Amino acid sequence: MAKVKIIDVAREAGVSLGTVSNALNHPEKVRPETRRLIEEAIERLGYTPNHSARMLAGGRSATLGLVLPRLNHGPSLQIANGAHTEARKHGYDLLIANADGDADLERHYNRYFVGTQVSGVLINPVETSHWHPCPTLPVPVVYLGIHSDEPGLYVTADHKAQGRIVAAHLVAQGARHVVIIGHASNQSMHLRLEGAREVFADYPDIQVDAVDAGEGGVSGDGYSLGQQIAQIAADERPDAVFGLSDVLAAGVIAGLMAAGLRVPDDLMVAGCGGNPLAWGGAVALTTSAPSGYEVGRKGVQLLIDAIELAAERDAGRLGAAAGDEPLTQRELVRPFLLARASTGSSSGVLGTASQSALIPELNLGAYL
Amino acid sequence: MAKVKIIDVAREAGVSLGTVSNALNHPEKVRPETRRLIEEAIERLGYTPNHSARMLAGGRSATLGLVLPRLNHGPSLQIANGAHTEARKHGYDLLIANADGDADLERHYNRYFVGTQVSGVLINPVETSHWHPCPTLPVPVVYLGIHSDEPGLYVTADHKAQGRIVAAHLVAQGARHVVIIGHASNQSMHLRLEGAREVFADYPDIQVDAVDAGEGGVSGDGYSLGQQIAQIAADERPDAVFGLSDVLAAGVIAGLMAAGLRVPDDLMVAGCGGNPLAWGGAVALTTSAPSGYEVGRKGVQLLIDAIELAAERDAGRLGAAAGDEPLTQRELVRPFLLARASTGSSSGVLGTASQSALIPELNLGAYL
DNA sequence: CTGAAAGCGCTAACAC
DNA sequence: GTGTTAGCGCTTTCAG
Repeated sequence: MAKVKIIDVAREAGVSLGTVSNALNHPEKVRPETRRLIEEAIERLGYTPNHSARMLAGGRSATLGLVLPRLNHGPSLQIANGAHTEARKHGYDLLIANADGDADLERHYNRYFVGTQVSGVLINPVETSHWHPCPTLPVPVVYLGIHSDEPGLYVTADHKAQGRIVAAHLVAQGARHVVIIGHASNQSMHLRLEGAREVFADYPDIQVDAVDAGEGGVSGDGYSLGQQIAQIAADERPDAVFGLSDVLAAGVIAGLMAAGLRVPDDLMVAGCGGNPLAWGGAVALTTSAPSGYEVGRKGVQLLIDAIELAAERDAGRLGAAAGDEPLTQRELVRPFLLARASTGSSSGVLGTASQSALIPELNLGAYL
Repeated sequence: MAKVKIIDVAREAGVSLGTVSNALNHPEKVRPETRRLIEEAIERLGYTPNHSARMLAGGRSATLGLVLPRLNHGPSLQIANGAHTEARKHGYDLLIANADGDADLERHYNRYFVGTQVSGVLINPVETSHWHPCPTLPVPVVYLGIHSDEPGLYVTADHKAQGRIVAAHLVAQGARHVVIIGHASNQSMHLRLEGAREVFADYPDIQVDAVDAGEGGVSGDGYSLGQQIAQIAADERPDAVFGLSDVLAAGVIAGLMAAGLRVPDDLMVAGCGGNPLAWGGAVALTTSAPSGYEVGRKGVQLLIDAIELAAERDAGRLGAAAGDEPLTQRELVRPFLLARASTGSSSGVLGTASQSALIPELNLGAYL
């Protein structure tokens, strides 16, 4: 419990305070032997540098902050994993805060991070629809998953393109009557829908129905929708269901199968978003990927670039003290298609484990 | 980009530095009018208090650190959600770090948190089997999900009891031949198995086979196991499968159904662990709960108690400066049974959304 | 290479 | 109530 500080270490090692500090921050400036002495003292005393003091005195830390809108949401977790991987690769720490769906909490953690002297912040905003930029923070910030015209750094999954490639795939698989289900209020799903519509616009002979799973008497989850679809007489039934999210699509499959229909034999089903959480069902789900993981990675890349640029500019700040360029960049993460059994296009039915092994970069892990 | 500090605010508001500090930390000590002046100045300048300096000067912050072994693991996320909820309830912030399966990284983040002056740390260790305590940290620490004889604060799900209640349920439902599947190397599953065995020991006429899903030619995921079980002739086939994790059990259901068997009509299936991620299947899964969420909550409760106790002791430290009591407590989170359709015991088949609505305290959310 | 000294931005005593 | 002052633990000059 005793708070051992740098001077204690110095005394213990029989050197001076400054030497210990050097050994810690510029090891090359301390004789190896002395350094060993110091390391032993540190070990013996269980010294833990006080990060606050360090920051106060020294400058910024190699720590990134990530503010997530929630912790029980697939895409956010993918972002976190992607961001973490990339951050570690560059030697940065990543601290995650959960805004828990509360815009105020989000702001709170933002300020917190900035005040803690993190070198940069990633924000995946709670509010994606009518979003407005934060008051300019004194550290670089990257916004994840939102579209905006404001200057700044943004990384977003290209939802529209996701809708397009899945729709195009459905067309290629010979769909004649497609039901698209989703929640209109969700921005991602809305964009995916738009993308899909763009594609289907070129095929006027394909019947397309869009149903808002959150509307009217329609039960919101895929499972119920699947069961409802199964009720439809065979000759009027669609031959393809496009779930605007993977969870919705997976639910539809479960619902259809429970009602005795087979996927893809009686009906194709495709999802969207590359959400591994939804891949555990009986039929491998065709979907678009990647989403979150790549967004997280890209976000960290942009952030680190911005940080290092700022550092450089700081170093030679003599010249352009006032010429702070706004630094704007919009990155759209391009999707690719994961064509699998649920649209009859896979090489076969694989178990969950094998599925994820196929795309190691998604870092799916085992949601055990 | 300009770093505005407290003295700038003071100048802007036309008061002195100390007054601004007071307005921030002890609002009641500042005349409301002055306070308003200061708040406006803060707003105008976009002042963000420097947390590091604050900590250095003042003491500890109302922040808790949580070190997770990974971010793609159901139970860890449940812990995070539970911990976050409880922390916010008590006015604490929660910062999450991902050790990414690396014990060194875990230690690294530990030290980081301590150095950042968080008031307490929760650790869900990477290594649950041969675990050894950290060198005594200068802040309270709660260990999550491990069993240990060392002094300290521990919160763990009672896996053995989980195995017991599910097994007892299977017995009650009339099982005569049970196959238990799991990974022997996983401590949680191992304990659940032990619990199950305790129960079945009292029913010698029930045939019990335990298969290690990670062993030999046995394919590791539930789906394949389900298909293998479906191959067995009807008269030799078990009448119940007990998956030692929900994901395994959900996979088994999918595998069985894909092979044409019905659950629970042909075969009962039960899981273990209360993992909402596995609840999206066609059949509502009988399982034990709660697990992670409650562990997280309890952990934060213990931690905050310890923190406040330490604070009190600090306040009147005149007396017992040396008498630091070790402070040991082991909390076992007791499970309850979620009996549902997969063992033929539920009131009916519900969709995912409705399932989670039934147990709001688990804060399941929509893994959209 | 080493040791002394000057703050980093803020809080918590104190005096005013 | 308000303004002043002494550090919090550390990194960095800068002389030795």
